[in-house]
Amino acid sequence: MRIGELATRAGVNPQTLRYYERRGLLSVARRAASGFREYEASAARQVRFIRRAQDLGFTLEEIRDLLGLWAASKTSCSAVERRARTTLGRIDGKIADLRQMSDALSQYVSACKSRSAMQECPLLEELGESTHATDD
Amino acid sequence: MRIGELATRAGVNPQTLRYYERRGLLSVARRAASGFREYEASAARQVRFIRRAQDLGFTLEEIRDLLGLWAASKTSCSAVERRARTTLGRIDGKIADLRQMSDALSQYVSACKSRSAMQECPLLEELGESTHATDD
DNA sequence: CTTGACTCTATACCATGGTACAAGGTGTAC
DNA sequence: GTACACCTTGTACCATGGTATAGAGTCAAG
Repeated sequence: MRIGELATRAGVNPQTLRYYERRGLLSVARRAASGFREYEASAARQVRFIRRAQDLGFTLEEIRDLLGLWAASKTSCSAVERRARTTLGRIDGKIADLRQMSDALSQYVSACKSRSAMQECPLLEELGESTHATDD
Repeated sequence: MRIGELATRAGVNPQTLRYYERRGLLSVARRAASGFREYEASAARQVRFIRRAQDLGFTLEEIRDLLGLWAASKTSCSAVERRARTTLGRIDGKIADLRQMSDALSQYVSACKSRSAMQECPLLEELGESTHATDD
């Protein structure tokens, strides 16, 4: 599979794939005699993983590290585990924050619906005072 | 409170506050006779809300809308409710995605720990095939 | 053996979310 | 009344995550 087909399958621009390669998110592709990059079918899965992780608010650098976790599994397992745990902590913190936000917004929606003594939005009240100050 | 103090309290750069004002995330501040911006104590809460929402992967534009939901509560309630529900849907989708990611990573960690017949990382397997293809 | 679709590299450009700097005005403490 | 910290606007600059364009080569069909 050449870059255009991978791009189509993964739903991205070919330029983006070259960019990911440069940034270390995709391993340097095997080349045909012509110089064209050649990809396996599994590459599409990896690219979709990248897009999804981005969507969840991970930077390309973080995603590179996530992918690195997996690539490194052959080598030092305990170091990888530590990194995975850190990542896991950050993900769970994000979930907690989003959940708080979702709850507050739900409350807001029902408050809006019942619409009795409502004057102030609970959203800002609840979320303004951070619990998960994620400024690592 | 002037801009410097607000910046200190909210943990951001004064420039950033002016930037937020320009972008519509902070309402245009009242000015002293000198021309200096004057803020209430509540502004710090709002700024912290913005930072947190950013941290959760919302763009400034989305955050402006979130804040707008609340500001608009005085006016058309049902329109606001619709917007809130949409936002809620997106937040819940993100939570689901993060949860899936968290689960996969947990599994990976334990697989790494027990380390028996493990060869392939479950992370990519599980997350590569998107369920919440959030490509709106 | 040319045409058109594709690929290559390199470089430029774009949007987002800031940050920094310049040139000037303000406020207060001495 | 003059330092000095702070404020003002405006403009320039930065990083991230791409996208576009130029100029050249490749491949497959007719």
